[in-house]
This record gives sequence, C-alpha cells and structure tokens, in this order.
Amino acid sequence: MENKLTDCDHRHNPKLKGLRMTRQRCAVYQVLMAHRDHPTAGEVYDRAKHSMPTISLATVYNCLEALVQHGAVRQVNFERESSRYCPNLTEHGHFHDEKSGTIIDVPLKKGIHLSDLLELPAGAQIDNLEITLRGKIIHQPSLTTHP
Amino acid sequence: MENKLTDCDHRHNPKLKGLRMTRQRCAVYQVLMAHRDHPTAGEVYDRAKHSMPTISLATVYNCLEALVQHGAVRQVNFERESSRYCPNLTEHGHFHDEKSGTIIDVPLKKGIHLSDLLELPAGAQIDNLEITLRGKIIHQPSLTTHP
DNA sequence: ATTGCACATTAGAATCATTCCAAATTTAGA
DNA sequence: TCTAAATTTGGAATGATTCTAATGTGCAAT
Repeated sequence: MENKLTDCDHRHNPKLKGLRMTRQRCAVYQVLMAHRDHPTAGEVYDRAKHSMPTISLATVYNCLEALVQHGAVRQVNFERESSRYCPNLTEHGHFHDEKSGTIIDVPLKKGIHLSDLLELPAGAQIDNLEITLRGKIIHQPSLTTHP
Repeated sequence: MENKLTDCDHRHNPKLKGLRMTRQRCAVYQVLMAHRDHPTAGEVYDRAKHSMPTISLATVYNCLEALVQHGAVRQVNFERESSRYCPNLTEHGHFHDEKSGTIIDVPLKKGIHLSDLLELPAGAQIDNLEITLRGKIIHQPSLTTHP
C-alpha cells in the first residue's frame, strides 16, 4: 500500500501536475487509488464520505470530471448504466460479468495496437477509445482428472 | 432500394423470423433499414411518425428493444448519450466525430477477430462487444499538388 | 374464417443519473 | 497577506428511459 499522504502531492504524483488540488479532489482521487476497482459516482461518494463526511455528491461529480479531463483516471460506460471510474491508465478494455456484476480489466495482447486492427476513416484522430464486453464467466470442468 | 413491402415479411426476411410482427415494429424496422445511419430512439420516433402518425414514443422504445433482443438491429452507446440503433449486423466498431456529430461504422481489418486481440478472463463467454471511438476528422492537406 | 389469449400498444406518470444554479468558500499566485 | 478566479454545495432542474394499467391485436389452433 502506498503512502496516502503523498497520493495527491504534485511533488510526488506527476499525474496530477497542473490540476488545482482541493481537499475534495484529493479525497476522491484517494478513493479511486485505494481499491483498484470500477466504482460509480455514487459509490465513490459513499466511500469518500468516510474520510470527508461533508463532501457533496455534486462535488464528487465535479471532481471526477476534473480528474478525467486531466487524464488522471478514466471514465468507462456500460450500455446505459451509471458511468464508472477506472484508475488503470494503460490501454485496455472492460469485461462486465452479467452474473456477479464484476468488471474485469481486459489487457490487449502483447504488441497489439488497436489502430492496427480497424479500418479507420481517413484523417481520423482518436481522442478516446472504449472496448467493452458483456458476458458470463463459464465454470469450465477441469480438464485434468483426479489422480 | 429494396421493396419496403417485404422488409417485414417473415417469408422474405429471415432476420425477423420468430418475432411477432406488428405494424409498429414494422414501421420502426423500416425506419432503420431506410437510412443506414445511427438514429436515437427520439429520431426513430420522429421518422416513424411519417408513416404512422399515431405511434407513441414508448412503443418505439418497446419495438427497438424487441428488435435488439431478437438480433435484428444493434444498440450502440456513446458515453452517456442517448442510445443509438444500427442496422449493420457485421462485427464493427463506431467512430463518433466530435465536430459533426456523425457516426461512422469502423470495420475490422480483414481476417481480424476481436477475441484474438484481448487477454480475456478464463472462461469468459462474450454476449456483447462494443468498440467505440471518439475523435476528430482532420482535413489533411492533399499530398498531390495541383497540376 | 373465427376465436382466444398471450403479448403489444399507449399516454402519462415515475425514475434516476447527471447537470445546472447561485451563493458561500477556498485555492494558489502576486 | 490579499485577490481574482476557480471550486464547493444543496437543492432544483433536466432528460432519457422505464413503468403502469387500461385497451387493442397478431396469430396459432380450431
């Protein structure tokens, strides 16, 4: 676990450089860094209240937007559900398990670049890319038999 | 242009086989087949009213859902905007041009299969996959000079 | 062709995530 | 420290979608 005191310090965290720091943004950012999952704004709100009981939901939305605009976290959307927020900044997709509701990061295979796979329109400059998958995790019978 | 009269006829359109056909579902389906673009439910509603002025918005939502469930059209989502509906059933992504608001189908390059590119979680069975791109079309200076 | 009934349609109300508002507060640089 | 500009806040507003419950209809079986 990292030192939370420095998570939001510009001197230690270059991702936040240039972003005006408030107590609220720091609290929201720490919530996202603490569990590395994909909470909704409402879930971030609930968690943030532990360290800052007076924070408002509107502020959580504002902070999340600021962090997303700044590129410090990513926003991910599943169909029309509430937006979720993801601290993983590497290029990856998201698998949404219909059974458990869990969201799992799906890395690209080594060496793959998305733009290599798609017939992009001429002159297209990509600002944002989302790959989302929905499905079920099938419990496969083990291929190895008992001894 | 195809014969609209047969668009919704089970005998001529196997995509609809097994789906109970109503005047409203037919109107909605024809709207989607006529322009091959990506209208929202509201836009489908506006267009459908031309051929059926009494159709209701709730019904348009119902029909679109039925068509999507049946696999006759696809639903596509951009961030948290209104859902859009797409008659293209081939595997492809969507590019959303920030300037014009246009949506452009983005085919996969020949021979590419998405599952080849992603490190899927073990046992994952994919029911739905969305690839969405947002960006700008840059007008590139022509490489050829005037004669 | 008629019928029965499970499924569809409809208008309007309800929901719910998100955004807007305008006043009070806070940040960060001079 | 002081100040301007940005941020926070609670509550109201928005807007896409879903729900409700009453009415209507496709179509399989007769």
